[in-house]
Amino acid sequence: MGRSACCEKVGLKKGPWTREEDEKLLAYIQQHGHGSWRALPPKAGLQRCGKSCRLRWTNYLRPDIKRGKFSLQEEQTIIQLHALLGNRWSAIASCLSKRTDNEIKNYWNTHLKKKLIKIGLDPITHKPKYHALDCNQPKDIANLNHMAQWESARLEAEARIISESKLISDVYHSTATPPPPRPPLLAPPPPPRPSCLDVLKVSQGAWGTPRKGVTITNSNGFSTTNAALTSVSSMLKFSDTMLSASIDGVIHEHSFASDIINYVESPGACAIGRITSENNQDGYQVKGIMDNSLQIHDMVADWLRFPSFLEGFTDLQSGSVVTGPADNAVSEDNTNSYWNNILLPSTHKWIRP
DNA sequence: AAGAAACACAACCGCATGCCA
DNA sequence: TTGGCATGCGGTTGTGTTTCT
Repeated sequence: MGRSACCEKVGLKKGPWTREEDEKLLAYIQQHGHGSWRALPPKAGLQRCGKSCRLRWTNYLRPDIKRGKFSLQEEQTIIQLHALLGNRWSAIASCLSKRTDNEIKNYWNTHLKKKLIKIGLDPITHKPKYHALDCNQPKDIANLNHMAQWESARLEAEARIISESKLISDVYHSTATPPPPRPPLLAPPPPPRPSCLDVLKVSQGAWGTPRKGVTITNSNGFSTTNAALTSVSSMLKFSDTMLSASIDGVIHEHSFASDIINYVESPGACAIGRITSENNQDGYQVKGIMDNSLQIHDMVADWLRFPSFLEGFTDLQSGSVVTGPADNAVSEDNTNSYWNNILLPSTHKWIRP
């Protein structure tokens, strides 16, 4: 696969953008849309490569991006999501409306990483430094191995889920419902759930009360623009789809938490039961998929063995109130509270029961 | 006041991936 | 199926600004 040659052309300007260039780019996109980025620069009268224009637009000029200082809540969200997702900046950005992945990445590297280091946490593992570095302890090695295996399985399964969920959806629509025209849904579909918050429902449903000091409200405050967010959300979306798809073509509202617990307690059984019943001729196909997906069951079961891993993400709920230090005026108590709210669950309770 | 060091962030680089002819 | 193109993404670099000595 050849690389784009646009950046290798000679005579194109590089480096910081001038005000005039910004205005040209902005004016052109407002009038025509960006279209093909590669074709844009000459049309807009810019001596830049298309890639540079795209970057300037997506990271700076786009009208729907928020600039300026990160709020306390945004900081907390980034830290929590980073603990879950690692350096997947675009996935993290999709949960922070109006922030670009580049901005979040920079903020992490210049501020948050240092904050974690300063309080003795490893910015990669989000665990106390000695956990990450002192691998002489058999228990530590076991934990790290377990995490590595878990992550490996998760990534592998994620790839499969994405393709399989599509297949299941196709099977469902081609067999469980009559041919077109599609019957109308008897009940309106539930409002789209912010994908990044799927994991929260599990933690709330499975372990009931939110953590002390955290006020849970609703989850409407996050951007839902990026549907393909994360492995976690894609996995849960898959499960949600499976469990919500009833053979009679009616979309039922389910308690997501109880569904996923049912799924864990009886891997595949509930979904397969529903789909293969009623003489679904493609049941064998679905069952095959589910057999293939038993790994998912293991993963979710792992989550349930590590409830503390998920507990920490309750703070992601929009409107959740987490007391934190005011900038430049940080009392020690508030600092402790701030970090406890963010970090305690995943740093102090990770050890396998 | 001047130079050095540290910091912050915009921009670049190059690989990965999806789409399409 | 293959190859070219466009775009997404994460790591890295460059440059302007601020703080320190």
